Amino acid sequence: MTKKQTAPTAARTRLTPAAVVDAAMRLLDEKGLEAVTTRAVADRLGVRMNTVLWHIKSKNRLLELMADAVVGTIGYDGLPALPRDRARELMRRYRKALLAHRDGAALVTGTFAAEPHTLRFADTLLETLTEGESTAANAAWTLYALAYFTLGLTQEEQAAPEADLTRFRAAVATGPYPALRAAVDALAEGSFDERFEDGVDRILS
Amino acid sequence: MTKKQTAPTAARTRLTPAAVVDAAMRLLDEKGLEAVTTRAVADRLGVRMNTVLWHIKSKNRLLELMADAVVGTIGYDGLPALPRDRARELMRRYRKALLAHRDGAALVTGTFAAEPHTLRFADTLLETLTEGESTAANAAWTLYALAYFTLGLTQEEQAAPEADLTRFRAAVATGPYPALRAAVDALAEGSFDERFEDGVDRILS
DNA sequence: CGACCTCCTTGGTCAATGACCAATAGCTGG
DNA sequence: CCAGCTATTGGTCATTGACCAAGGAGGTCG
Repeated sequence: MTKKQTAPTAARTRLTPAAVVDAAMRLLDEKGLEAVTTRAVADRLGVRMNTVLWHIKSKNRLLELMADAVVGTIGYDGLPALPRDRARELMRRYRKALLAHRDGAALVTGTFAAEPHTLRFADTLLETLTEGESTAANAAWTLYALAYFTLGLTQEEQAAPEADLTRFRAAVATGPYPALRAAVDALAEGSFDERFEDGVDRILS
Repeated sequence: MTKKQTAPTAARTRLTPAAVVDAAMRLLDEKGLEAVTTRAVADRLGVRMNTVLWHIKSKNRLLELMADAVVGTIGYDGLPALPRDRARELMRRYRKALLAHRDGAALVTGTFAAEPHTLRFADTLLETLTEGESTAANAAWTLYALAYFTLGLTQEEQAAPEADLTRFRAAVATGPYPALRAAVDALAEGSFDERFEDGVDRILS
């Protein structure tokens, strides 16, 4: 152990997969998921693209590691004892972790990360849900429903609103969509926290 | 009207956006969303890529039109009178439309289609939900929750299961994930219809 | 009938991206 | 000090979406 490998600044030393993921995360926060390209990550590390691609075998693999890193920021201290409250709190922390990074929800949605942090979160949540549900299958279903809902909602929250929203308003104004027209403001209303709590409550039976 | 424009076979006549979308949909069903590229669509139409890109201004636009075409297959006849039953039936038809095309859920998820068919479905569902909910905002929230859940679930259902699933099993077997290990079969169990009904029921309060 | 004008189509070109292969530098251990 | 693995680099490739200028087809109007 002659070299420190978690050097946060300039890494003139050997590169590690962790350092690559770290640089990719910073790039994500600054320029969004679209800008996370192997070449851009390499530039940021002062290294050639092939080096990046050597540590992580593929672009997809990098995205998986990044997604797991997002989920890895979730803490498990001070969780409520009551299963339902604990599940709700776990989902709040999950959502918070997604929101902590630009395009975080899109990143996690687009990857199938069978990685430690993700598995740990799923295990913890599933254990909690199993206490409150009748069967293991039911608990698993609830887990999925919570994940789908939260990822979808947060993804919308993090999506650039200007362009799409104005286009949506214009389109609604064009045709015969009475219900949409009446509710277009409620739809655009940005109270995502409320919507999140409401949805989670419903899914938790 | 000297030319028929919905020629299903060889179209030596002028091309239309509808014909382009049609060819793209067939390509989607045969080779999946990844294979839907402007050049591939052009080849299928016996035409150069620029022609395709001229009718639809961009690739994204094509995906939007395709997504709207998927939703356009939904029928609105014989819907139940009771709001809750009607909402459930609408979501069933939505899901059915997604399943009718390969990668249908992924296609619809990845696009923001402010197009006629999509708007009509949203309007119909929102109108139904407004009858059963207290406020317009609540109805809108329920709409989103239903959409997120259904899209997420169906996307998973349509994803290729072999590779990811075995990797998932292997990863779970590696670490300390007792709850996951106990429920891995329930998680992998393919009873998507049941899970769908269960989830929709919960979201509808 | 012919000039024109618009719609459609094509050829050619471009930058970006992910992936791969062969070759080299660098450290490490025998 | 040399063998061997690890890390890094250079070079190349196919694919993809996008753009620009130019040509043809078809109808319209003088």
